[in-house]
Amino acid sequence: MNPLHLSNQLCFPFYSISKEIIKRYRHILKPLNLTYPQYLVMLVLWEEDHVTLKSIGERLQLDSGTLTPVANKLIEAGYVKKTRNPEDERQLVIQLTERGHALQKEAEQIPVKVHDIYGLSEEEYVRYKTMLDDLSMKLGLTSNKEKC
Amino acid sequence: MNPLHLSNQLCFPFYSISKEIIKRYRHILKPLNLTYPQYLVMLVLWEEDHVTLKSIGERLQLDSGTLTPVANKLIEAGYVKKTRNPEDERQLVIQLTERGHALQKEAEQIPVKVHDIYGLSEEEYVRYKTMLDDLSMKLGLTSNKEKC
DNA sequence: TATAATTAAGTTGTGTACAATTTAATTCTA
DNA sequence: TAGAATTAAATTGTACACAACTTAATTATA
Repeated sequence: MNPLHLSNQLCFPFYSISKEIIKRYRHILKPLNLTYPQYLVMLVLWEEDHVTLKSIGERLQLDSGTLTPVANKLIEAGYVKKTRNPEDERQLVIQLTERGHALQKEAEQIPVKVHDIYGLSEEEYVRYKTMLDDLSMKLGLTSNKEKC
Repeated sequence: MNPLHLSNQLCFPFYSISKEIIKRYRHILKPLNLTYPQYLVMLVLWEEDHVTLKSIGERLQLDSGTLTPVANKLIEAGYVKKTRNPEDERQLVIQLTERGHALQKEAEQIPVKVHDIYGLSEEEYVRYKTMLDDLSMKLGLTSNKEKC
């Protein structure tokens, strides 16, 4: 077993599977005029509207250097708007527009289409989900407010 | 179960775990003056030297738009050089330089350090590896020449 | 065998990622 | 309470990632 062989790396399947999943999402998300990171921000907002950019970043593990342009794209697209928190002018508060709310209806089709992406049975899907959530926890990626 | 909740997506842990792993590799690879994609190319070359850019791309699931600049960085760093295949001038042949070969010795430390990254037991590590290789196969990401 | 089709790299443009730094607002503390 | 420390966004610079396109070489075929 050569530890420097590509096929013996655990990092590589994570890297290539992640890219492949996002690539497949691209086609599904294109009609909604969303990229994958933009979609993640919308998921957060559909769960809880009117949140700070900072808290979105904590949820998605993205810093301002990534999130600022993503948020601006969503504003351009007309899905969200930003205001400052009057009680703390440093904080940017992101909230859905009418169009942003309306988009949720269309997005409800996505998880259905996505299921085909993996080619997994319900049982396998859950098994992957459980193992990955475990590892997320081990890597310190899971905030406390998860699970619904 | 709300299918649009972030915590119910299988894509998201793949995305965030993959980014986190690469982030941790960054620190390990920095002393070798390699980024993660550059390291992957080196892994391929240490397995089999003197291969075309195309075949590296197939192995790593990367197209020329990504690989061309990565290869150029490795040339700048002095780890590889490129020549054209005289029998087919379209093909770029990549091969290790002396420094590129020498780097392999240093890189042998990496998988040892990397193991700490995951916080997994040997058994868990193997279980993750097996499941991910399975999914890679399902997604059509695995070429035929794998396993060593 | 000339031309069409295919192929391998390279190029261009858009959109992340993220480290490092800057700016402005808020909080801490001597 | 004035200056120091901290914090949230934004900015800058580097490096992918990939779709779409271009260029040049090779192969297929009418």
